[in-house]
Parts: sequence; structure tokens; C-alpha cells
Amino acid sequence: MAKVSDQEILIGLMSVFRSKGYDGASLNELAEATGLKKASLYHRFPGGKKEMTDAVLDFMENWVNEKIFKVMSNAEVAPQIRLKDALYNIGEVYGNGTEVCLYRSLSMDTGMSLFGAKIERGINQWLEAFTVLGKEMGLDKEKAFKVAQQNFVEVQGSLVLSKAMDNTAPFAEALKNIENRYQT
Amino acid sequence: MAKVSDQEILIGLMSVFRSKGYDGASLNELAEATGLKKASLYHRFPGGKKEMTDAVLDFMENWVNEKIFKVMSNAEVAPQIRLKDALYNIGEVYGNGTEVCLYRSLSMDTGMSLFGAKIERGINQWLEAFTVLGKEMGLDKEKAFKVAQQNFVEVQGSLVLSKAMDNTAPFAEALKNIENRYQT
DNA sequence: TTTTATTTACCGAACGTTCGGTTATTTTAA
DNA sequence: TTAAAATAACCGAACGTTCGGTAAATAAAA
Repeated sequence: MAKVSDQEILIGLMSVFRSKGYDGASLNELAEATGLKKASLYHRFPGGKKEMTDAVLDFMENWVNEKIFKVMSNAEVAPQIRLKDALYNIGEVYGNGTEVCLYRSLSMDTGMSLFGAKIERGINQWLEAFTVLGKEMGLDKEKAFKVAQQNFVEVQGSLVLSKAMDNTAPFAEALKNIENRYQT
Repeated sequence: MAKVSDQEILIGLMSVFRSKGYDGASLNELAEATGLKKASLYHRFPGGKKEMTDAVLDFMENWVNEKIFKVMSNAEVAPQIRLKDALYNIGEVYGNGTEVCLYRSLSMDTGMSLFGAKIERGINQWLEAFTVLGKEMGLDKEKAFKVAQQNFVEVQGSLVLSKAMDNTAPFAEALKNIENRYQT
């Protein structure tokens, strides 16, 4: 029996990578955040820090798939409601503007050269979810993709601003803008 | 006589801090980027890495003041032209979408606790420049500030997207959006 | 000659990683 | 069903390397 579950470990690791980035995340810190000792972390992740980050990125990709893509594609729910649900989830994962995006934290040089492909995949899934919704709401393919990109841009940009200004208002407004963007 | 000028040093330091962040920027790398040896850097910056970063942030703040604020406030030039000039400068400093924002790179936990105040000051000056222009073009104070914020959000967000997707189009579009935003 | 600038050589501390070994748990054999 | 063997999980201590930073020595300017 594991002392700490895989999911608990991933959540701990993610929190450190998000706030410190790849270079800034030390093994001591990562171990402390998971509740395991350094050497035990290496038992779970023989590939070391790199493997831990890969696992966190997979975890995040899965989250995007479950909490954004599937929600947005669920044909049993009215589009307006799907959007609201997905935006709620987005608000939650970013602590309503107080938390940073994992993809952004890992987008420095070191992270990009190690995980660039995975980051790109995750963002594309994010964009695809909004594109699907846009098309369902009557936009043509290109327009739907453009709107999806704009949504991503505003979420990321507002997170930068909210963080730097220590004020969650820009992020809240970005979410509101996105919702308005799909008003009929 | 200095082997390397202050400005050359600052440019070298900034390039490393931008691409690597604070934690990821090692003194060996910083030294190499300036053309000086590590110990010589310490002669110029007795306060070490922290002082180097402070100097780079001051350098950046000065850049924002010269290349954005003053340009935007120059009453001798038509507002449309001022905007165009400032946007051109913004495009240049970000390599038209290929380069990262210093404030973003230093916005991880370590950087925020050390330089949060300075980062906030720099961003506020950025916002103030656009607010001035907006007011001159007939917007009321609050609206002008809101538009300035939106501009910042789109620049930052599009930089994240352009970097991750290795595609400068989102950044170019963000600049275009900003210009359109002040169309009469 | 004195001051300033630069460099070589070096330091303790922290880094990511590995090792040797202990304790649980699971699997196999009797 | 129990005992032995194998495996999985964990941890303290240490590895070699790189970190940020310093002292002493050399080179250049004033």
C-alpha cells in the first residue's frame, strides 16, 4: 500500500511546478509537497524531475479533457450551460485569478525545450474545446477557432495581470468577456 | 575604462532573465551573456544576482517610459501616429512575438517576492500610457483605463500563445486589435 | 603610484541523483 | 495454512556537480 496516492503526489508536484517553474522547483520542495522523502519520490519516478513534470503535464492534459473538452462537447446539455460549466471549472483551476497556469510556468526556455510538445498539445485541446462550442453555436470553423484563441489569450493575459497587480478583477472580467462572446 | 559598457551588460543580463527567469538564470550564464567573468560581474553588481535583476528592471522601466509613455504623451504628434509608433516599439521589444516579456519571466514565486513592487510599477506605467491616450481620444477615465488593461491582457496573453505555438500570428493580431480599439 | 577593472582560484551550500538497507506487502511453495 | 521468497515502498546518508558568492592576484588607467 502506498503511503501517498498517485493523485495526491501529482497534486503536490503540480502546485510546486506552477508556483516555481521547472528550474525553480527543487527536489526538496517537491518531496515536501508530496509528503514523501526525496528518495521515495525517485522510487515512484525513476526518471527524476523530468518524469515528474511529464506526469504532471499528463495529469493536466487529462484535466483539460475532462473538465473542459468533454464538458464543452456534451451534446446532452444546452451549449450555454456547457459554456457556463466549463468556465466555472476554469475559474476553479486558476483559483479565480490567484493561481498561475502550469503551461505558463513551464514555458521558460528549460521547460520549453523539455516539454514544448506536451504544452502545445494541452493548449491545442483547450482551443479545440472552444472551437467545438463555437461551431455548434453557428460560427464557421475559422471564426470559431479565432474566438477560441481570443479566449485563451484573455485568460492567460488576465492571469498575468491579476497576479502582478494582486487583483483578481481582470481575470473575472476575462471570464465574463468569454461568456458574452457566445451570446446569441 | 570598462571592458563592457553598462548598457551592454544590461542587455546581456536582460536576455538571460527573460528566457530563463530568476531561478533559472545562473551566474555563469549571466557572465557569459555579458562578456565578463563571474567575479567581474560582482565587481559591477556587488549585490549579486538580486542587484542585477533590479538593474534590469530599472532598465526596462526606463524603456517603457521612453518608448511607450513619452511616445504616447507627445502632444506634438497626432494621437493615431503616437499609437502606431508605440505599437511599433512594442512589437520590436517582443521580437514581434518571438520574445518573452521580462515581467512575465520574473513573475514566478521567487521573482514576485523579490521584485513584485517593481514589476507592478512597470506595468502601471504601461497602463498609464494607454490610459492617457484613451482619454485624449475621448474616452472617460474609467473607460480609458479599462481599454488599457485589455490591451495589456491581449499583449501578454498573445505572447504566451505565440511562444507555446511557435507562431507569431496571435501576437500580430493582438497589436492589430489594439490599433482598431482606438479607431474613431 | 594609486585606483579601478578584471581574472584566476577557491569556498560552503544546495542541487539532482543514487546507494545501501529497513520495513511492509504480495506472491509462491510446501 | 503456514513459511519462505520476492517485490514494493520508503528513508537516511552520501554521491558528484553546480550553485551563488569571495579573496587574492594581475592588468590597465588615471
